[in-house]
Amino acid sequence: MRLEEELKQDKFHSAFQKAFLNVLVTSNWLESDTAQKLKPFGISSQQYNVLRILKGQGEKAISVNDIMSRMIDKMSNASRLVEKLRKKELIERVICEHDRRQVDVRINAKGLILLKSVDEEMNNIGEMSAKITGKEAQMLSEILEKIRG
Amino acid sequence: MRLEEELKQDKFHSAFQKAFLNVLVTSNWLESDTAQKLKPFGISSQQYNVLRILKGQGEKAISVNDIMSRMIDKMSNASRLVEKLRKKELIERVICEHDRRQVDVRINAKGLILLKSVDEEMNNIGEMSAKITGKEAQMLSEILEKIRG
DNA sequence: TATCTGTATATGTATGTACATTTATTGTTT
DNA sequence: AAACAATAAATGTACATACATATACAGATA
Repeated sequence: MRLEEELKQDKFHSAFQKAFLNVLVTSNWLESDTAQKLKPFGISSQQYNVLRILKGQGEKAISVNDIMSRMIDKMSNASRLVEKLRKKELIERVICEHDRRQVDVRINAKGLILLKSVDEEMNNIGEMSAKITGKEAQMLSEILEKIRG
Repeated sequence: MRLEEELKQDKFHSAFQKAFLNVLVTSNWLESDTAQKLKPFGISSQQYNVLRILKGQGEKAISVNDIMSRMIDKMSNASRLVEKLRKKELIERVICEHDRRQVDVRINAKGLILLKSVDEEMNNIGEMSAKITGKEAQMLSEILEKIRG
């Protein structure tokens, strides 16, 4: 959808301003689509992000700090997210032996099962590949990475 | 900055997934940069967005609903944002004569002055144009608009 | 060993957000 | 005109987030 319609504004100061706003609008758009799909499963998109990070580590438990550094939104409070996932019994926490400040976290069987059923519904990638080409996806990443410097 | 470093993940399932994550990460990045710059002025980025929309309308007062339809994040609560800006005396509210359900909102002199000094600091566009070309900005918008369908 | 500095995580608090519901008013139908 | 649905905005609520601070422990230094 064109940004002009999305924001009911018929012109922008420059291609740069339009691109800037387009990034924010698209991100919100993707985020709320994801949140919508996650709703029936009772987890937020940040919690989903944490579960996927943990799945990526397989059997290996990782610290709250490690989770944070891998999260999309660095500012969200990893320790509170972990606590919520623990209450839902999707992950396990182990006090680390060689450093008792540290808490190691690992996804459990219930978490993996949930993640599997979520991923069946999710399919963001499939939807995206129906709309843009692989080359465009690559170009998109390149430009965005330039912006972050 | 490359997404691989940003998320400490050495590969992604596809160019589509990488692009997807890049959109979210870049949006967060831009958002927190903006929030940082707004902090000294005591307004949030949503409040800034509302002020700019109102400035775009000039003398004309517009309804809370109109504001909402022009906002980047449609889900944020326009009526509460308006109330906060009113408390800071940056805008004025007028009960609409021909429809007494409706509340018309207009930016005032103090709001315009604040916006002017914010915009001097902000310069997102300038920073962006130092990093990507106009053609790239245009391409970025095009691809993002394709994604939103 | 006592103290100091740094690090990992947790918590308090204020604010923001999502979403459902409520209130006030309008326009429409009978 | 009475009853109804539709709309504009406000509000209640549960939850999320940003940021500062606290707690607990580790490692280094005197």
